Amino acid sequence: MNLIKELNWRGMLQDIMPGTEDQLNKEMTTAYVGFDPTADSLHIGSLVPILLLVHLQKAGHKPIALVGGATGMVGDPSGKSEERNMLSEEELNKNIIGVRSQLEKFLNFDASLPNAAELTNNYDWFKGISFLDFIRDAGKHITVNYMMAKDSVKKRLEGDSGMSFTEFTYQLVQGYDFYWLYKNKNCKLQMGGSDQWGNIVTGTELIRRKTGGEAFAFTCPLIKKADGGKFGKTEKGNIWLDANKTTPYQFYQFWLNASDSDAATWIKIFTFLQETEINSLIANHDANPADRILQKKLAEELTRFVHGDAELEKAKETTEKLFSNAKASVDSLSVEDLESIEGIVKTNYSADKINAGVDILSFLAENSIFESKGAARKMLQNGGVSINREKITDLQMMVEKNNLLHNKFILIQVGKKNNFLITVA
RNA sequence: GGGCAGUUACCAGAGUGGCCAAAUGGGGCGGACUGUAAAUCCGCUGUCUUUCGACUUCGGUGGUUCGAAUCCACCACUGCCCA
Repeated sequence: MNLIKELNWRGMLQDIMPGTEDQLNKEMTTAYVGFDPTADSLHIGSLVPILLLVHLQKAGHKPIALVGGATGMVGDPSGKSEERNMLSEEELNKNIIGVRSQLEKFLNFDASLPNAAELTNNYDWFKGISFLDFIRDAGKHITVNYMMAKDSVKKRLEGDSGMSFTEFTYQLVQGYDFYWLYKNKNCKLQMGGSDQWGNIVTGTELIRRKTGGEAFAFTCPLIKKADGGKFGKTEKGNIWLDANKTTPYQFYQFWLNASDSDAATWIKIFTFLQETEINSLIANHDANPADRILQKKLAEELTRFVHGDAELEKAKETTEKLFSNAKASVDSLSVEDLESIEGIVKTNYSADKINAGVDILSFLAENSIFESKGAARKMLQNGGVSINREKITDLQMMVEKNNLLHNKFILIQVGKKNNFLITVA
């Protein structure tokens, strides 16, 4: 199956420029995706563009991952209703390093391959270009009328927050990237999220006008939740690919919590499973949705892809301990079980205080489970806190020695899904 | 440089002298129901606090007043229009 057909059945194609498929069938094609260094780690929103590159490489083409050191300084207005904050240079550099190291895990950079992946940073070429050079070499070829017709620009002009010249220029800067890669690396294809379509087309246009050459593009749909909510956000913020920011257990849980309809869409997009296997998984899932076959498979495949087998196993173990017997008494958890739980928030607490007895509110606040006693009280009153799997409603409760599991642990749940393990020593 | 409009909590957006910690909607969190789902219903959503209460908020600073998100002055920022 060729790349385009593959991406198409997976639901990963949104717009495609005519001739792209022919180009890919004709020869090994170099293609790129740009990543914004807005943080020092990528989050799962970047996973789809990464997967585009992986699929591309699997199909025998050459992927380039571009880290936007220069474009990050400008700020992409696409999808933003307001001017973005600018990042300082140190921040940007730190972020670029973080993002690079993550991309390296997903693509094959083995230089002996004809289609070895490459990493570039557009700051490398932009730093040598003066403003005057740029407006003569790039700006001359694109009319303002053309740039204003772009959706990302139009929306901002119609809105009431305006748009700075800097942001307006963004599409031209990104367009120049494509031109530069086309000229210097024979890169003929750009991919990205569908919000990038306008920027990408500016690039192909610039290439056509400056060189007379032809360049191609396609985009993938932006991932949304079926209920319209933002993808990849939880109460704790983004789901990051960095295990230090989002533990593999939390990562696994995120996918496990997908709704049925999302799971069916996402499993095609985020895993490399074949069509027949996916169809049978969906059929099995529909037969008995409560088993959440799709969610489990999705979570498993992705956690392995991002964090590896060992971390996946630990994430599954922790999930097993915390959820599979959620209604059983805590006694079913052995010392070993508790000691080996990974990925949830753990804190230590002084044994002396427990021996003396602590009131529940202070206890919860002192362990940073809540920011203050007031917050803890509200949650308690709402029935949202369990200690050792027993719902606590008594605000006066004292936490004492007999609350310890195996003489050293206290398991706290806030809501159904937030677990905290406190070790008392 | 000139004219006009605006700046309220996470977002949108009411409030034009006391009953305002500030309507309403969205979002978020928690609960019930479930399948760690969806939909629905209920509660919470400025901070701290032994539910009393205290403190800090309506762009900023100063003023009028017993009392200001609300009135006045100046400043800052944003948008639109004119030059």
